[in-house]
Amino acid sequence: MTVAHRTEALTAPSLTAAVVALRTRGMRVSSTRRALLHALFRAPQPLTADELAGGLDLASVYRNLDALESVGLVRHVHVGHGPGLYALARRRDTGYAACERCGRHVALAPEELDGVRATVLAATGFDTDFSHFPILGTCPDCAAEHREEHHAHP
Amino acid sequence: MTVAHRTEALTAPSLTAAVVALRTRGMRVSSTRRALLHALFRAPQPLTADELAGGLDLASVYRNLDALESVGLVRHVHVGHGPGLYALARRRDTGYAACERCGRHVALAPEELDGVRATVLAATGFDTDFSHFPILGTCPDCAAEHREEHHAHP
DNA sequence: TTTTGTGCAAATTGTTTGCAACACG
DNA sequence: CGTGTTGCAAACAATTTGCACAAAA
Repeated sequence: MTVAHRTEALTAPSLTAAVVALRTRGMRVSSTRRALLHALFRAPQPLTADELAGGLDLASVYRNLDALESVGLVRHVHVGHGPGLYALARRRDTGYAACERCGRHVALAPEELDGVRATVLAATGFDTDFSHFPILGTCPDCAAEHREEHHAHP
Repeated sequence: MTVAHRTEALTAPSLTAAVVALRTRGMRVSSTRRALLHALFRAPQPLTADELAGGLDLASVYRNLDALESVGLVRHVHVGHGPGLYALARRRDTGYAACERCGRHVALAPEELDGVRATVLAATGFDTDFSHFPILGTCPDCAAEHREEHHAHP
């Protein structure tokens, strides 16, 4: 019953493909951009600008993440108070759920989100948008741990 | 089909009641606290610390909003990038929906949120928590405006 | 009169901007 | 070469913290 595997659904297949996408749009392929994409492609979870920097200047990192996002290669998400988290934009994922206990992010496919959207629409009249801010809560694993804690210490 | 009226559902009936609540818990009723509660009681929508300050020191404002929140009289919510928004905690409201276009906040009753929670749980396995971060989206009024814009300029 | 709360100043964190040097195409 | 990109320094906004002084109880 783990959910982590959903994170694997890819779309932008490779660094090379991403580089091609940049060139196509007339954007330069600088060392910083390559480094960021490289880091993003190996990251199993969204990362902060700081984590992505790895020695690079933070200003440059932010500027480039912006640029990459404007082209649709990257997406960023805000979890609670903390810094923004950046990840590759993968076509099938239109949003995230994030666990407030372990910090794990789970990308959500449109079908999964559509049900939620419909429910919220019915309940509140709001047309929801989870693209920039993940649904926050407790993931199944942490919920299980939480229940165990209760058993151990009633 | 307006939703704004939902915001009116009160619980902490009056400033005086809130003051009593403070005294009960052994907390002092300082001028700052009284001012904040006063401002919060007349606010139709959640406000930023800055908006609530009105001349008071921001450090004090934050400290007191924290204090009031720890006692359950106040609740705060983060909308996107912007500053935190503070409002009175009203018993029946367990969360908010916020409109990304007009900024309007709509308090949600437990029944409304429970349906959403159930849907998210089914779709993602996550046990959601909307208490600190509102559901973001477009309110019905703004959605209507948006549709009109499309008519005017197809 | 003893806490608890206050204003002020300064530190922190996350992010943005201005600018001269630099490198991709 | 020429424009987009870099690093660095400084500016920013939101929030937090340290401290001597003021004011509830």
